[in-house]
Amino acid sequence: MDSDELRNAGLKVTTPRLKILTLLENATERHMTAETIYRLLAEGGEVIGLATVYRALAQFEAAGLITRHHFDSGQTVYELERGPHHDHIVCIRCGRVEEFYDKVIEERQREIAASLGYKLSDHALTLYGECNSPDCLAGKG
Amino acid sequence: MDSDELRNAGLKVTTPRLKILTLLENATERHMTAETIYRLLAEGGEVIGLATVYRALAQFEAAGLITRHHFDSGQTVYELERGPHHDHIVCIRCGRVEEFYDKVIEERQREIAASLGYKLSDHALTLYGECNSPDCLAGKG
DNA sequence: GTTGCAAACGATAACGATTCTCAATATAGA
DNA sequence: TCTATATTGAGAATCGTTATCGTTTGCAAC
Ligand SMILES: [Mn+2]
Ligand SMILES: [Mn+2]
Ligand SMILES: [Zn+2]
Ligand SMILES: [Zn+2]
Repeated sequence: MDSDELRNAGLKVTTPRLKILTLLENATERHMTAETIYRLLAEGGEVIGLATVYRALAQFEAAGLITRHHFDSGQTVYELERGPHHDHIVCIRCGRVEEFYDKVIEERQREIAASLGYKLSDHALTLYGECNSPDCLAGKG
Repeated sequence: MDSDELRNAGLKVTTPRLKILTLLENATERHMTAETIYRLLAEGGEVIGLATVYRALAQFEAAGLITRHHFDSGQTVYELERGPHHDHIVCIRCGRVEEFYDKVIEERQREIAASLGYKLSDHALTLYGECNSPDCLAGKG
C-alpha cells in the first residue's frame, strides 16, 4: 500500500503525498515534470498546491523513492525508483524517453573513475537522437 | 587571432565579444558559468553587461565555438570547443571538473542508439564522485 | 575620413522554474 | 479527544536567463 511506503520512508501519511505517489505509479509516462504532475492531478479533480508537489517530490527523492533527471530540455523530470538502474535516450523531435542498461558502459565508468582517483557515487548518461516511432516520423513535415 | 575567429563564425567583431572569447581562452578553468565569466571580466576591469555575456555565449554556441553543459549543480557551464570530444567527471565535494574520453563507451552508445532505432545526434555523460586532490581531501573536516 | 544604417550594447524589466513565508489545517501519538 | 508538531496552500520571493528598448558601435559605401 502507498501509505506503508510513505511510513517506511519516515514521512507522515497525508492526502497530497498519497495522491502524488499514486499518480507516479499509475501514470502512463514514467518521466514527468512537477508541472505535469500538478496538472494531471488537477485534471483528475485532485487540486494540490504546486508548492506541495515540489515539496513532496523533494522529500520522496531524499527518501530514495524517486530519482530526478536533468535532460537538456530544461525542466527537471522525476520518476519512481523501481527496478534496476538504467540510463535514458531522448528523442529530440517528439520528446519520447526510453530506458536502457548497458553493462559494458557501467563497468567502464567505474574503471574511468578509479583510474582518475575518484570515488564514484553517481552518473548521468543521456543519449539524444531521433526515434523511429510512426507518430514521430509522421510529424516530420 | 580572436577577431578572425569571430569573423569566420559570421559574427561582427565587437569589444565585448573579443573580451569574452579571450577570457575563455586564457582562464585557468575551462568550464565556467555566465556569472563567473561576467565576474572575472569585471575583476579585470572589463565591465560588460551580463545580458551581453549571455548573448555572446549563445552566439558562440550557435557558431560552434563553445559547448554548454548541464551538470547537476544547476547552472549552465560553458567551455571552448577545442580539441577532441570528451565527457566529464565532477567532484561532488570541491567542484573540480576533469575530462576523459573513452572509446568503448562512445562505441557502445552508438550501438545502443542503433539497436533502439534512434539516429544518434548527441549525448551527455557526467560522472560524479569524490576526487583525491590534496586540497579537496584537506577540507574534508 | 565621413556618413548611414543595421547590428550590438547596457540597463533594466520580464520571465519560468523553483523555493520560501506564514497563517490555517491535518496528522499521530498520549 | 486533545495537543504538539508537521504539513498545507496561496502568494511572495528568488534565481538564472531572456526580452525590451533607447543609445552606441562596427563597418562598408561614399
Ligand atoms: Mn527512467
Ligand atoms: Mn570539457
Ligand atoms: Zn521521436
Ligand atoms: Zn574534490
